Amino acid sequence: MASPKNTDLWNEFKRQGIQQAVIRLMCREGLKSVTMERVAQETGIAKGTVYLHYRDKQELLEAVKDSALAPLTEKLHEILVGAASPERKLRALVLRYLTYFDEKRDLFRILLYEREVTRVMGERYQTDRYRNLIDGTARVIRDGVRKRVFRNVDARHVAAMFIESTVALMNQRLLDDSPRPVEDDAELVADIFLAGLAPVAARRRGAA
Amino acid sequence: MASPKNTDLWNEFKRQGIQQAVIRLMCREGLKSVTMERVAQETGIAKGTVYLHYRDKQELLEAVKDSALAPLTEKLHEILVGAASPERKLRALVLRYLTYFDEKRDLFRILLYEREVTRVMGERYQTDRYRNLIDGTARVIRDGVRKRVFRNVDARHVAAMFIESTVALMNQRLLDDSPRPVEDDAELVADIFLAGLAPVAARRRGAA
DNA sequence: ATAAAAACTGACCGTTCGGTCAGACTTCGC
DNA sequence: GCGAAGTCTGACCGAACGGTCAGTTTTTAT
Repeated sequence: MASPKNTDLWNEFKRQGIQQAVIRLMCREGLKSVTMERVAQETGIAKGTVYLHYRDKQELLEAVKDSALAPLTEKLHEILVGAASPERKLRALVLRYLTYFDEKRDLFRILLYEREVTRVMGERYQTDRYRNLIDGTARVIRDGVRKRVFRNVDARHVAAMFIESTVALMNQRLLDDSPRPVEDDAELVADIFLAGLAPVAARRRGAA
Repeated sequence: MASPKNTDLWNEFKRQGIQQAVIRLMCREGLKSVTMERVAQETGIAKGTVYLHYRDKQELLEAVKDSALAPLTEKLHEILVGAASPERKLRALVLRYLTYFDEKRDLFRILLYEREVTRVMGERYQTDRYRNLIDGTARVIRDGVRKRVFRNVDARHVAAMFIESTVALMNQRLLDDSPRPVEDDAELVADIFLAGLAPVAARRRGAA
């Protein structure tokens, strides 16, 4: 073959192939079917070859999780540190989250099992990513409290509730294979929480 | 020995001993350490004896999960079908949930992994219990909507959000080993959702 | 006391799976 | 064309685990 081999690019290409195989396997047959043998088979290479690219199973799974979550994490971070108002940030956050899910339904099936995946490989890994998301959301809420657009609440706790509510809707969408527009679900979460966070003064003034 | 053996009671006692051993193991070393050998060792009997009481590992784990969840499930059901107003039911639900968690912290560590445990044993098992909880909560919300104390929302979706928010706070309590009174956390969830569910009319009238 | 019945034991088996490595195969430089 | 360097292979290994059962111990009935 005349095409270049041996390059970092080519190597990355092969790594991608393996990762895609892992994702396909996970989506099609669940985590239990992701054995190194099956991964190799799905990729179309021998088991030993997988070990030329990843030290062990844990490293492979972490790589898969990282590439799968990277785009979402990045987008969410952009939203959280942006210049919009706290209300708009929360609305944007949940919408992005659910939209990403709809775009990559198969991918997200893995993420729903993330806690399990995480526990299979080296524990507290996911905690960092999750904690960052909670922390970022909490900062937005705290900002809203400071600006008097939210009433005074424990930001971290509400942030956790907000994220988990979003995940809950994502879950519902997946299980029910719901044809509901993403926007509706995103609006539901945002409406509940923004109304729930509205300061008493605003509630007295009345809603739009 | 003069004490009675062979009785159903005595058998139940032995089964309890095995289940307690499973819970101790889970709490102390995580799900991965729950092998039949370790369970037997922890109970103080031989592996084969465990199989005199449970057909296989799956049956044992299901029994453990059932006994652990039964009291909570029962209490929550009482609340959900009771005569109180929808608002009070939701408040009572989240309070019971978090209180039960505080009472049996160790036990609940398992419940947090329930999804994983479930997946390890025969899949959709937990789905039923979870679905019942969601359905019950959704009925309460639907009732509130009918009585015009809640605004018109998708009851099932909000129910899922409500439960997951509760779980989120429970999680926070566990991770942070928070000394916060349970009542405060329960109130937070309830406040957010009740405010979020309040009909526009009520918001115009103003809050207490 | 004794024998039948019941309860218990733990060595053993089969399977699964992560990881290894000696050798086969491919590519590259000359 | 040829040998060296790099790449790939899959048979193999050891550990872990769920489950079994022939044999041992304990309990019960007489």
